[in-house]
Amino acid sequence: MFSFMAITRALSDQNRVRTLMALRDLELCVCQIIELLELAPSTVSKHMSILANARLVEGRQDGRWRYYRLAGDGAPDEVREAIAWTFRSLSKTPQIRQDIKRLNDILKVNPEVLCRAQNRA
Amino acid sequence: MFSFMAITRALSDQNRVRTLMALRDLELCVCQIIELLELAPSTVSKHMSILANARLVEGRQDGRWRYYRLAGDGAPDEVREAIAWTFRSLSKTPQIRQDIKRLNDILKVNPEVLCRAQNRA
DNA sequence: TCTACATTTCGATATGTGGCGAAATGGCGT
DNA sequence: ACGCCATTTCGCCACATATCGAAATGTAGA
Repeated sequence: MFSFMAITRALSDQNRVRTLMALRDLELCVCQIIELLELAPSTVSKHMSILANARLVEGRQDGRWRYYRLAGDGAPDEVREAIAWTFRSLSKTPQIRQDIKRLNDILKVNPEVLCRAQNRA
Repeated sequence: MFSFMAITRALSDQNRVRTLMALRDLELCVCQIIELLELAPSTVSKHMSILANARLVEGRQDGRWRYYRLAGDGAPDEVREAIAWTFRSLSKTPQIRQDIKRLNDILKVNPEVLCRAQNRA
């Protein structure tokens, strides 16, 4: 029950759900998620830790950057089903379509430049 | 997206999830849910309105009593999938097993007697 | 080892939420 | 019409949580 509640609580925030959806096809660096959500780095970091805690995403360190990706096949059934349900429910919504579109633009920018820009702001 | 978030927020409370699980096989009167959760009537009423708002349950008035049941086949896909996921994830957990057991005892008591007893407390 | 810098942790704040009791609502029997 | 009573609504309080900025952490390169 604990793990189930961790999942539902993780999914009960719109920004976390948007992040999950953005990770459908590829892994993302934290600074790219910051750019997508337009939130402070500390806020995004917290969101990611909540998603990771629920096992909905997995983190990977690559040098100074940390990448997050969707939970894989090794994840518990309840996690994989939650992700599948979320995608089936939201793939066609305006918000998510817009995010995917915006994400394409973000992906064109070199992550290094992206982070640099965030530090200045 | 709005309706999806309504569902995840509804599912992010343990007492609401327990209630949903209790409604698997039958409809329940509010006073029976009060008895199961051991919460104040006003609190349970709020919980039920949140579940109903997310369309996870449907209410039915029968005289002075109000019965709630799981959303039926007429419910949106995302709702039915949420319910299915919840049941697959939690049916075998200790908390839910215990609730079902306790519910059997509650069902033995006439609802009228149950409500009367709650008014005295 | 020192510096740069992406990310996380910490501390503070504002809003959201679960809980209760009291009062309001609404249906039924008299 | 009146009273009874199951449920809901309201007002309140305690606690959780989303958010930010500042400080800490840790990794890579010089």
